[in-house]
Amino acid sequence: MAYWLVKSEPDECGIDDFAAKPDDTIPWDGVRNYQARNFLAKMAPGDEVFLYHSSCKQIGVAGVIRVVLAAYPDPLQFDPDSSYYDARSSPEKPRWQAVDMQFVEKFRGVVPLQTLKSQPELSELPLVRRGARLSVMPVSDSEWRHILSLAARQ
DNA sequence: GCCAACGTTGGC
DNA sequence: GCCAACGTTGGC
Repeated sequence: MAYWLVKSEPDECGIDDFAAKPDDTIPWDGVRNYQARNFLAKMAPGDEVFLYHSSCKQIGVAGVIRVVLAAYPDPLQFDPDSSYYDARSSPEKPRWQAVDMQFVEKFRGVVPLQTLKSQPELSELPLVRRGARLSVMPVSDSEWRHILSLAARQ
């Protein structure tokens, strides 16, 4: 089993959206960055994922979700009405992938970005590197445990 | 709202 | 294949 971190604006899809329907799966779609897509494609059912809230009041890791369905072609890339439409994509040659996620846990408090940045144990995490824009990234076992322990102190 | 950092595009 | 211009991300 592998660990990951994904970014989202909570206005779009945050931990509360998952918590509101814990038995449902929610498509993680709209990823339009090649490096992020390549990580998405490597996700397997059962993998656990930190959900990071960006561009909001409480920036940081808000909880845990889980991969339920491995990567499949993102339907939005074929939808001309979607802002995620990609004319260069076709069903025969899809360019973008999505996965399905499900709620696991909402932390009592968000683990703030500032806290994450202050941890020497997390210095390799792309999230805390300057100007990092990657929205899907792998998390090592030790980084996973460390962030979980920070969450437990919230 | 600002703006630095970054990824992508497209002319050459 | 280089690189300037452009658009976007995302913290502040």
